[in-house]
Amino acid sequence: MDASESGLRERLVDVGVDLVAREGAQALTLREIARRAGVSHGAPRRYFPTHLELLSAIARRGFAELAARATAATGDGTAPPREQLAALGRVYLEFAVGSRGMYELMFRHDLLESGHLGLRDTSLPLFVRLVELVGRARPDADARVVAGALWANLHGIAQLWGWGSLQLATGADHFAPLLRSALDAHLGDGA
Amino acid sequence: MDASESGLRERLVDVGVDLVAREGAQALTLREIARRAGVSHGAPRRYFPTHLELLSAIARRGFAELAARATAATGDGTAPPREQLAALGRVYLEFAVGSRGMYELMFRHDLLESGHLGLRDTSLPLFVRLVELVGRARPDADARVVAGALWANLHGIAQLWGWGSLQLATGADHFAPLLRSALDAHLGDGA
DNA sequence: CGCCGTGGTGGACACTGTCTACCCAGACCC
DNA sequence: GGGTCTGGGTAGACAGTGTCCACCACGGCG
Repeated sequence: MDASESGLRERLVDVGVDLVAREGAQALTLREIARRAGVSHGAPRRYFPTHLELLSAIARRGFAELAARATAATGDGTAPPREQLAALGRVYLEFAVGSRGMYELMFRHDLLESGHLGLRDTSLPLFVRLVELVGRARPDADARVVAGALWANLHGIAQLWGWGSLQLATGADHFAPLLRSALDAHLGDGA
Repeated sequence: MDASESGLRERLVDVGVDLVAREGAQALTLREIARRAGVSHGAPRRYFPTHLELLSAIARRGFAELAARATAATGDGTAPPREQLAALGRVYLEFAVGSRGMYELMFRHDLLESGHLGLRDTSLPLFVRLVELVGRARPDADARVVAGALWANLHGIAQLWGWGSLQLATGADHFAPLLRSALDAHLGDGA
């Protein structure tokens, strides 16, 4: 393994990313991560003074991955804004559904040190791009408010879909109709 | 106290409701609830075999309260659907903001026994009413999908607003513009 | 009187996060 | 080279958690 040669700090985060994908957020025990990294339970403390900081480092990987997929999905940025927004929404929901554990961790603010750790640095730029696209798609409206409402809509769909409430309530078996409905609603249907 | 005369079961739920309102969801320790109810830490087990079931009973109080406020807000049901929906949205968000701890508990599915405990019995009827109102407000669309998207939007706003993300992202200091934007989006603006 | 079941006690157990005393290899300096 | 110092990891303690279980007090009944 190449990763085993690198520092323990990275290895702990690697283990955490793997563990959260495999068994969910509640499996991210400090001691379990240390165990799987092959060190004693006190070792992580040297790099992460508290459990929250380790979890935050793991979550940041998730934000980075999501941001990467988002930039990949919007291509060179020349597509019509409505298409880029649809791609963004799809990416967001697919991430939430596909990486359920990581997504849960990323938005479990009681598990994260939301303060100085730069989660904001990763998610705010994403929102800024959202505002910019919304502004081009709906020049009439307050882009920040519409973008905020749209983001909240995506987040809500992701969350409620994640634990099956929307399937149960609407009888749907895929989130695509909901996504389309939300996009149509906030951006105007059609073009 | 009148409640101290009733059974322990009710008293535990009372204490839990009080505690979650006062100190948030992470304070709902089984042992702490027992302590504040004046019984030993093993006592709750007679009525709630597991911690999750006690938390679920507490959360059900929240769902009941929310449902009560919702029916109160829609009045006799003769107002135009758009107004009733606006009232519902306001009630939902005010509940989420005003009873932050309870709201968090209600949607922390890892803390709840989402199965056979009838949370669905309290929240599904609410969704049914939502579908009915949306169907009258937008006869053209698939009411269940639109209602699902709208619910997700409310939920998302509540969640993101709850931990300050939307204030930070949009610069708003009240959720009313976001709510209006969401309602306009899903129901069509104007009437 | 004796029995028994309902409802609560309190002590284990395994596990958690945090804190702290220790320790050991390697660098560095005189 | 010998001594010292330090970064990085060990391991044991501590308080707190949820769960399980052995016990028991007490009221109603035969």
